[in-house]
Amino acid sequence: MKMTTKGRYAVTAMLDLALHDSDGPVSLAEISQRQEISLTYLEQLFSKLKKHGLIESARGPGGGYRLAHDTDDISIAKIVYSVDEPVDVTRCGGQQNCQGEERCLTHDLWMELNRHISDFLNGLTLADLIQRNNVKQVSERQDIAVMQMQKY
Amino acid sequence: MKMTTKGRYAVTAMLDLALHDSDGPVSLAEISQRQEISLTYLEQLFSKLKKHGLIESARGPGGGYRLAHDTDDISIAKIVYSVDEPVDVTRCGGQQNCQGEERCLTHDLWMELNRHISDFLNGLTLADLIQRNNVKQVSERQDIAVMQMQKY
DNA sequence: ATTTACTTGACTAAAATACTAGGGTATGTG
DNA sequence: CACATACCCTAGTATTTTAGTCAAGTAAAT
Repeated sequence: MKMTTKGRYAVTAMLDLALHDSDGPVSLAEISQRQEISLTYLEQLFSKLKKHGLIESARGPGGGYRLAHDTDDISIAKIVYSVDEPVDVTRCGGQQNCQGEERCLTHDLWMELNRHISDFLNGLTLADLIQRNNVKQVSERQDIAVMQMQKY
Repeated sequence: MKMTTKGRYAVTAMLDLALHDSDGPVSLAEISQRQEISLTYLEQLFSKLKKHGLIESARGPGGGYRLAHDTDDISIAKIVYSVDEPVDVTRCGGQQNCQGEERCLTHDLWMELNRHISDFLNGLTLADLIQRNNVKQVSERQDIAVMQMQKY
């Protein structure tokens, strides 16, 4: 399957957005600072996330991004799919032509693993993550770190 | 995590070995033919599988490989781990230093996914796969195909 | 006007992957 | 013993993917 830093960054950024959504549009510059992800890279990711309808954007000063849906309507799977396209562990992408024109010996095994991972990521939303203690803790640490920086 | 064609090939080859183990040592040439995997690539994979104690080898004419354990003692996880080393979906490899020296926002999420995949692959053995109808079918198809080839 | 911030597309360095090449070495058979 | 079979091992390499940069915009707010 495809579980790259790209997908991980996307989830991290979306979670950051969710955590700060209540204060109005969140700019990529903020997210970049808090999550230590390069601004231009974030632009790439958010372009895809927007194309998939997960977020809305507002231009100009005071602009930024907002979640397009409630946090409990955005699954982690959707986020990963948006930036990494087909999350797939089979060779053929489910085409069943892994050996010549036929299925290979282990075709069904990889399909099953695929489904397993999908189920897990589909069953987990941003709302779920926000509830977690470790997320709250890390988020607070990050907010404080940014405030420290801005003092100087 | 790491779910590459290397790992898939390894599982396929091991399953082939398991299916033909009763006929005495199985040569890589046979497996190469049946599974359409290059011989030299198989050599690489089997070297690692042997190093991890999953198989035994016999040199010389009539030689080949045999399973070192019963099919219900060889999990798919062991096979994948043997050739792909650390199956890991976090950025830091569990080191908790994904952001500076601290955990990143989604550290625990990826750890959890890791564990999920591992549990699935650990709970599945070669013996389980052999029982499956689709595996039996594909295996028969392959055996027939090879016999056809040898006629000419 | 000018600044902020999103938008888009092309481009690239580096790493990982999936192999290939080519030389071994051990072992059974005639 | 010769010799064929089949494992063994180290490099090397082409391709692909990833992660990320650069540059040139456009829209909106003050």
